[in-house]
Amino acid sequence: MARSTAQRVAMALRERIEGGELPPGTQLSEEALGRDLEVSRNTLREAFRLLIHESLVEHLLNRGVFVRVPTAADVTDVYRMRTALETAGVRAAATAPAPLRAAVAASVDEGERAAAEGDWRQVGSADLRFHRALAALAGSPRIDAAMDRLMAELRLAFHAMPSPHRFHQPFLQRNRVLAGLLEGNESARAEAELITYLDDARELILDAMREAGR
Amino acid sequence: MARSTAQRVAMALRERIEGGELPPGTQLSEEALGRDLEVSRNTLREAFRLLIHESLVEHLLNRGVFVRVPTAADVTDVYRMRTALETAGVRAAATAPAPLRAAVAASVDEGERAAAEGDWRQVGSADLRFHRALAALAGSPRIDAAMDRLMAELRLAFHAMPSPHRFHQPFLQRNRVLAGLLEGNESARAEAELITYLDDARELILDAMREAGR
DNA sequence: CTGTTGAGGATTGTTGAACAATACCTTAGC
DNA sequence: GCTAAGGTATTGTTCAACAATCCTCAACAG
Repeated sequence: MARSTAQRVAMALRERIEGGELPPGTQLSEEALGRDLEVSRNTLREAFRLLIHESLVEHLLNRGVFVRVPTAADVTDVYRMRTALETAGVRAAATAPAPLRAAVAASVDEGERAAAEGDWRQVGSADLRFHRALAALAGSPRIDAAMDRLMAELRLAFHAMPSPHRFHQPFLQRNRVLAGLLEGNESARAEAELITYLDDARELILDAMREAGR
Repeated sequence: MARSTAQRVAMALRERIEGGELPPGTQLSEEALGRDLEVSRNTLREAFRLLIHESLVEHLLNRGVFVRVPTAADVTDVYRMRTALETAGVRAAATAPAPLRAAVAASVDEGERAAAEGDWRQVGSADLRFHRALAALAGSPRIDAAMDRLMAELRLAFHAMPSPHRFHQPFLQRNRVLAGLLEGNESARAEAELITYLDDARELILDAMREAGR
């Protein structure tokens, strides 16, 4: 038992949330889940704290915890912070260790390979990995952790979209372009491209959310 | 009772930690603190989760929670992330709402006023407020929250310094310069100055930590 | 019909005690 | 001095109970 019970419970809930089994807005009842997962209410509450930290769920006093429902304002703000962290990575690209630079290129390859095979789920996760790799160029554990949380929030927002795969496809090519600029040490151009890239992506998501009636 | 018991307990502990009553490295015993604050162990543990989220304390499995002891690597990393967030604010300065821009100027004034009165504690907190105001120019709640956590961590690091006030003084003037550049909409120069500013500050802290033998 | 008020029931918040699991300290042996 | 075994203190988890709060829904007034 390397992990605590609370951590295992949190992991189980995380899978159910990201798998869509517990869609945004669902209340996580202490009694029902406790019975289901065979843990006490106290332990379950400890697990909730872990998920709150990842902003997968939110806690309303005396009302309980709910799977978060990202609003348009949330998406806008996530992209603001993403832009700050990813540009920080891009700026550090020239002096970043080779393995970190290689990770960027690798995620682009993976995305293209997955697209060729028609595995759109993989395309999406490769895209997230690409952006995480960009921010990771900064070489900062705290930036990495913050990116992880932002990506988790974004995955929640994707639940509100009709076809997430159609969303990722047009960005495959732009990922390739960005990676090329970084390999050529054209940091300034890469940064400018990244900013318009993220602006475009944000608008696409917001459009989709409006269409889905949120 | 607008806040939950756990939140009130967390607040009490936060004060004790930032006030130096519970210095870095101190173990927070569940039994002793529970008796002291007159809450049950379960509630105390919930309070711990809140402080863990603020990275004021850390939790080691089966060993308990301890007031965090920032290492040199922590300080370096905090400054990496600060740089990312504060430069994001500076870049958005030109288009930021007037109240946010006013907050920057106000914090510089406060720092100078406090210095004139010899209130070095106030100088320090005005300095932190200045940097928080810089990041806040980005207009992002998530960036604001992240900055709050970074500043809290930094306050912990200051505990290891002999005289924090001597540290803040030389930066009063540079704050004024930075604020001036922002008011003149010279974002690029402000950004460059901010980066060297943060590099210098980081080195001063690291030097102090080495001297204090950590 | 709209809006307000007030039980009643359900859920969360908190407590205290108990036991299990783990880490730390002490002692015994070599 | 070092390693191994055992005892003790602390944390991890469970359980049952009660208090506090919110939500529902019906009754009622305007």
